[in-house]
Amino acid sequence: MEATLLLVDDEPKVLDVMSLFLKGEGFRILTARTGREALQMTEEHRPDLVVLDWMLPEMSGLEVCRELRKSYSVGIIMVTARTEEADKIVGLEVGADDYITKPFSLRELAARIRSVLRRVQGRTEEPQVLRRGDLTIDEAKFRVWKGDQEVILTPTEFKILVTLAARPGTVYSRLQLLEAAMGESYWNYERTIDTHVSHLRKKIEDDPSNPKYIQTVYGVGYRFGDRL
Amino acid sequence: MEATLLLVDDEPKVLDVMSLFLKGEGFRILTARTGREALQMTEEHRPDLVVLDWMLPEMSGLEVCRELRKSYSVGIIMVTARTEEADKIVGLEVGADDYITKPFSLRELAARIRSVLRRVQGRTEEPQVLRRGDLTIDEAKFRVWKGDQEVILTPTEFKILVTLAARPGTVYSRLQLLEAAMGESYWNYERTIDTHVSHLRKKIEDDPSNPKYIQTVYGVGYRFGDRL
DNA sequence: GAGCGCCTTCAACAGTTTTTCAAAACTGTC
DNA sequence: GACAGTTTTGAAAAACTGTTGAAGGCGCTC
Repeated sequence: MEATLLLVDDEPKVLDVMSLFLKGEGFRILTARTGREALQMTEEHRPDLVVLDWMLPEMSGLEVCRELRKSYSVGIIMVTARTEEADKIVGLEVGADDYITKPFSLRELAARIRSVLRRVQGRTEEPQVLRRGDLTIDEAKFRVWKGDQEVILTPTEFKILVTLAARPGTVYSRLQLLEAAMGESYWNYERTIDTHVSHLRKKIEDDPSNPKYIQTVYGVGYRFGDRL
Repeated sequence: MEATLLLVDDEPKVLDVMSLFLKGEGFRILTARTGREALQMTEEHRPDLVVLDWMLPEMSGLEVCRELRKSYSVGIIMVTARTEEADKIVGLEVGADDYITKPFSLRELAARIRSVLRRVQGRTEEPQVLRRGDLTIDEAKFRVWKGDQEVILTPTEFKILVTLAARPGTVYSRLQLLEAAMGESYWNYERTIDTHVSHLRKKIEDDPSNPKYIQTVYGVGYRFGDRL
C-alpha cells in the first residue's frame, strides 16, 4: 500500500533532498529532470502522484501537467516559485490537484502528498471484523478475542494473523508474510516469521504443538486452517 | 439536495473561474466582492457554505468570518495567500471550518467544500453531548466535565479528546489525530500528539500512568477505552 | 508597547516493549 | 538414518512511548 511518487525538478540537489526525506516517509521514489523524462517515466512506471516543478528546461511544468492530464489519472502537485495572480488563474485551469509555493517545508510537502493521495485513491476499503472459529479479529480496533477473552498481540503478530485469517486455506510463503507485516521494504531474515508464528500460536492456539489456526505447510509456508 | 455556496473575493476573474467550475460540480453559486456584500448576501440567501478570501477591501476576511460566526451556522472556508497566514489562522481560533492556501486547485477546493458540507450538515443532527464513563463532553460549548467538576482543556486537547471519544475502541494513528486537530494540511511533528495526550491524561484520568480513557496501542496510535 | 501567561511545538532522555537473530533441539520426508 | 526444514529459546538490538523542559507565538493586561 506504499505509494510511488515521481519527483520532477531540473536541480539534482533539490531532487536529492526531496527523495531522501520522502523515502524516509515511506514512499517509493522515482525522479526525472526534464518534462520529457517525466512523461516517459510516467508511462513506464505509473506513479501514483507526480511532484512537478513549474520551471523546467525544454517543456514547462505547465505543459507537462497538461500532457499528463490527457493520458493518465495520476495525482499532480505543482511546485511554483511565483505567487502572482495571473499564474494562479492559469494554474487553476490546468488541473493540478494541489500547489505548493517555494520555499516550503518538507513536512508540508509530505502532508500535501498524503492529502492528495487520499483524494485520488478514494476511500480505502473499510476494515472489518473477522470471525474464525472462536477467534474474533477486529481490524479497526486492533484487537483480538479468543472466545470472550481478549488476546494481546504485538503489531507484527496482529498483521500476520490478519493476513492469514483473511483467506483461510491459502498458503503464504514467509516472504509474503514478511511483506504483509513490514511493508515492501523489508530486508529481513525470512526466518523471523517463524519466531512470530511461534509467539502467535502460544497466544491463540489451544494446543500450540498441534495448531488448528496457523498451520505449517512443510517447505512452503503457513496457512490459516479452514475447518474450525 | 443541491448546496448553495457564497464565493467572496475582490477579483472578478477569480470569481469567474471558481463559479464556472463549481457550477459544473453541481453547486448553486452566489458571489460577493466585499465583506459587507458577503454579510448581506448571507442574510438574504442563507448559503450553506462561504468561501472567503482573507484579503478583502474594507473589511478583512477575518472580520467577516467573526461576524458570520456570530449570527449563522454556515460553513466557512478561508482562502489565504501565504503559508504564514495559514499558520496564523490555525493558531487563531477564528472559527473557520477549513482553510486553503493560494494557489490551490479547483478540484481541491471542491473536495474541501464537500468535506466541510458533510461536517456542517452533520452538525445539527449529531447529539452534541458525549457521555463516556464519568466524562461529559459538550462539543457545542467546548467544555468537559469529569463527574461534576469541570476540566479545562486547550483547543487542541479538546479536539483530540472529541475525536477519540466519538468512536470508543477505534484506534487512531498520530497522523489521523493531527489531521483531526489541525485540519487537513498539517505538517507538524507527529509526536506532538504524545505531548497533548500526556497533558490530557493528567487532566482526565484517575491514574494517568494507567489510563482507562485514552489508551495507547503500541506501534499504532491511541484509542478511547470502550469498557468504562 | 512591554510584560506576563497560556498554548503549542519539539528535542532529548529514560524506560519499556517489540523485533531480530543465532544456536540448539526437534520434526517430517525420503 | 540422513537431510532439510521447523520450533523454541534467550539475549541483544531496535523501535516506540511518556515525560520533561525550553523556545516561540500570540493574546491580554496594565
